[in-house]
Amino acid sequence: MTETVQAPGRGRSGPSIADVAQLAGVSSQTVSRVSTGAENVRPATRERVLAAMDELGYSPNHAARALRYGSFGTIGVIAHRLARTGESRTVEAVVEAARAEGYTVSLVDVQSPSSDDVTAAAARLSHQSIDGLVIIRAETATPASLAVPPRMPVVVSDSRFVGHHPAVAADQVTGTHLAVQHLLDLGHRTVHHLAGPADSAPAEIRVDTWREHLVGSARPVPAVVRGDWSARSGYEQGRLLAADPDVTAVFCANDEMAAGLVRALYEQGRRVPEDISVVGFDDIPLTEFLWPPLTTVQQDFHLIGSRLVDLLLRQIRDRETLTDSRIVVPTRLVVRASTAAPRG
Amino acid sequence: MTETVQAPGRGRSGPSIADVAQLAGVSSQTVSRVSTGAENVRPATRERVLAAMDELGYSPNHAARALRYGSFGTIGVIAHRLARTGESRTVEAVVEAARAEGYTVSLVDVQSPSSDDVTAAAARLSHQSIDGLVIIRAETATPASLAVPPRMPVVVSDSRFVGHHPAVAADQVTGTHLAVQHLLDLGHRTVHHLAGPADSAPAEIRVDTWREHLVGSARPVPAVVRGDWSARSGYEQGRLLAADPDVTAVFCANDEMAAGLVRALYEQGRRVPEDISVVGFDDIPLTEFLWPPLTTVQQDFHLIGSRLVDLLLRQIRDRETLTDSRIVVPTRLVVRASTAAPRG
DNA sequence: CCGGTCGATGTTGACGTCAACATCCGGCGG
DNA sequence: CCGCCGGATGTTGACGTCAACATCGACCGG
Repeated sequence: MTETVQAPGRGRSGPSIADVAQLAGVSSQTVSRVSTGAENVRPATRERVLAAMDELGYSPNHAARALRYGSFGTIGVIAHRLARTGESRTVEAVVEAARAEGYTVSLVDVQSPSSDDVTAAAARLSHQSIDGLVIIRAETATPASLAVPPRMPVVVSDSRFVGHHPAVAADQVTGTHLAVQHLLDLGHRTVHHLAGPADSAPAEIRVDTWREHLVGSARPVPAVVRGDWSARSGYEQGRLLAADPDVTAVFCANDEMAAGLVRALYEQGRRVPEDISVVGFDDIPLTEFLWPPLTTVQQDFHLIGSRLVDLLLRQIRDRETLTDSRIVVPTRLVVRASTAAPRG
Repeated sequence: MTETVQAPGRGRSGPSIADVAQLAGVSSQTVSRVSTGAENVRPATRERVLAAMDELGYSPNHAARALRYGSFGTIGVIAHRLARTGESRTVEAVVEAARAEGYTVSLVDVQSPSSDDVTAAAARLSHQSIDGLVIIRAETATPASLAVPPRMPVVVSDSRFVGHHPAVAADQVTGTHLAVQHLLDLGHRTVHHLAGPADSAPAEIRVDTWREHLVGSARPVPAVVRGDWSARSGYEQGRLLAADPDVTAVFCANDEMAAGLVRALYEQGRRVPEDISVVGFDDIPLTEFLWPPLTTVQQDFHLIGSRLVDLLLRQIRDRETLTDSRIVVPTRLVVRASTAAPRG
C-alpha cells in the first residue's frame, strides 16, 4: 500500500565490510567470516581483520543481514497505555526475555485498544521488519476484526483469542473467585464490584465472574459500579458507595481504583476494614504500603511476559502452528489488612 | 501440524515486489512506484497493481528499503528498570512522539545503568539498524566511559552529559529547593532527607541540592538516609527515623519511598503531618490518593519524552551537531496534606 | 618427487528495493 | 506525413552481507 515517504536517508551509514577488507588486505568474504565467527580463518588473518574493524569502527549493517537472512532478530510489541502498571511490567518482562533469546523489541503504543488501531499498528510494525508480534491487551478488539499480516507469528495476552492466536493470560477467573469467596467467607452478605471500563475485556471477565459467583452462592447481585482504572475514578465512585449503608464489601478491578475508593470512604467517615472491606487486583508495589495495606489478587506480569516470548519464539523458530495454545498464568489472593468480618 | 509448502526460494517473508509485478502484468519498477506513491503511473495501471498487492497481501520489505535508503525509521531507546514510574512514563512519551514523526522505537532494558551495560546496549542496538539513540537515565555511567557508535545521533536524559551529548532533564535542582524551602517556610528547624541509592545521578543531585540549601539557610545538616527507590526501603528507613525525636520534616527522593516512610511513621505512632511533615518527588498518579495526600515535586515525564525525540530528530534529519544542547524541563511543587507547621 | 587432500581464502550471485537511465508510445506542430 | 516531445513503463545496477562454489597452496603418503 502507499506509504509515507521515508525520512531522508542518513547517507553513509559507516564503513562497510568492503572498507574493512581493503584495509586488512583480504577479501570481503574473509571479513564476513570473522564477523560471523566462522572457524576457518587463520589466527593471524583474524587479528588483522579485527584490527581493521576496530580502526574503522566497523559494525555490521543489520539491514543487509536482515535482507540476506530474511529474519530480523526483532519482535514487535503492541501495547496500550504503556505507563500503566500491568502493561509496563509485562513489557519489561517481554523485553528481558527477548533479549535473553537474542531478540530486540520494537514497541508501539496504540491510542486505543480497538481492532482498528491494533490492526494498523500491526501493519506498521510488519513494515518494520519483525519476526513476530506480541499484542498486549487487545482489550476492545475482537478476534474476527483483528487483522494481522498473513504468516506473521503472533501471540496475544488475552484469552478471548484462543482459536485465532496463541494466548497467554492471567487466571483472572480464579483470582476473581478467590477474592469474592474471601469476602463471603468473612461473613459479608454480598460483595459490590467496582469494575473497569466496559470496553475492556479483562474488566468484563472480572464482572462476569463476580456475578456468577454471587449467583452461584445465592447472594444478591448489586449493580455494577464503573471506573476507568484510574485512582481518581475509584475515588469518585467511592464517594457514592460510601453513602450506601448496604455496602460492606467491595471488590475492585484494580489496585489504583481501590486506593482511590479507600480514600473516599475514609473521607466519608467509613473505616476500612471495620465498616467496609476492600479487595484490589494486580498487587502493584505500592499496595502493601497503602493504609490499610490492601488485600489484593496478585498477577504475575513477569511470568506472563516471559511466556509470551516463549510461545512466540516457538512459532518463529520451529514454524509451529499454535493457534489453539493457551497458557494460563496463575493468580493468587494476598490477604492483608483491608478486609475483615462485617460489624455486628 | 504440517508446515506450509514453501514457495520456491523464499522463507517466511511474504510476497515480493516481483510477485506483485507478475500478477499485475507490469514491471517491478512500476510496483515500486505505486508503493512509494510516485505520480507518474496511469490510474488504470495503479489500480491493477493495488489489486495485486491486496490479493497477495504484499507489504514492502523494510530491510530492503533500509538497505537501499541507509535509514531505518527507527530510534533506539535504552532504559533501566522499565517498570519504574518515571521510566515507563518517559518511554511512553518517547514512543508516542516518535510515532507522530513516523518513527518506530526499538527498546532495550539494561540490567544496570552502568557505563558498561549501557555501552553494550548501544552497540547491540546500533547493530539493529537505528537512526538515533535515546538513553533514559544513564545513572551510574559517566560521560567519559560511555561509548556510543561514531556518527550515531544520541540524546541523554541526564544533564551530566552536557558537552558530550545533547541532554534533556527535569529541573531537579529547582524542585529540590522548592521542597526544602517549603518545609523551612512552614517553620521546621531543618529537613531530613531520604535519598535514593548513591550510584544514581538524580539521587545525588537531590542530595547535593538539599545539603546546599540547608547550608545556605544556616540550618543543621542531618545525616543522609538511603533507600533504593522502593516503597519497602522507605518503610525500613521510616522505622528508624520514627525513633528520632529530632525528625520533624523529611524530604524523600521519590514518592514510593515516601509512601513506605509514611506508613512506617504511622505504625510507630507518629502522625503525618502533625508530628512529621513528608514531601515526595515525582507526583505519581497514586500520590494524590495516599493518606494523607502527599505533597510532592512534580516532574513532567511526558514533556521530557517528547523533548528527547525533538532533539534526536533534529540531529537525524538536519545533521545538526548539538552536543552542547541542554533542555531543562521545569518541575513544580504540589502542596497537598502531608506537610504542616511543626507542633509547638 | 608427484598426485591428492584439506584448510584457507577469493569470486560470484542473490536477498528486495528503488534511482537513474533507457525505451516505447501516442499526439501534435510543422 | 514526419519527427519531436513528454509521459508511462521497462531495464540495469547498487545498497551490504553471506552461502555456495572456485581456487590456491602447503603438506602428506607412497
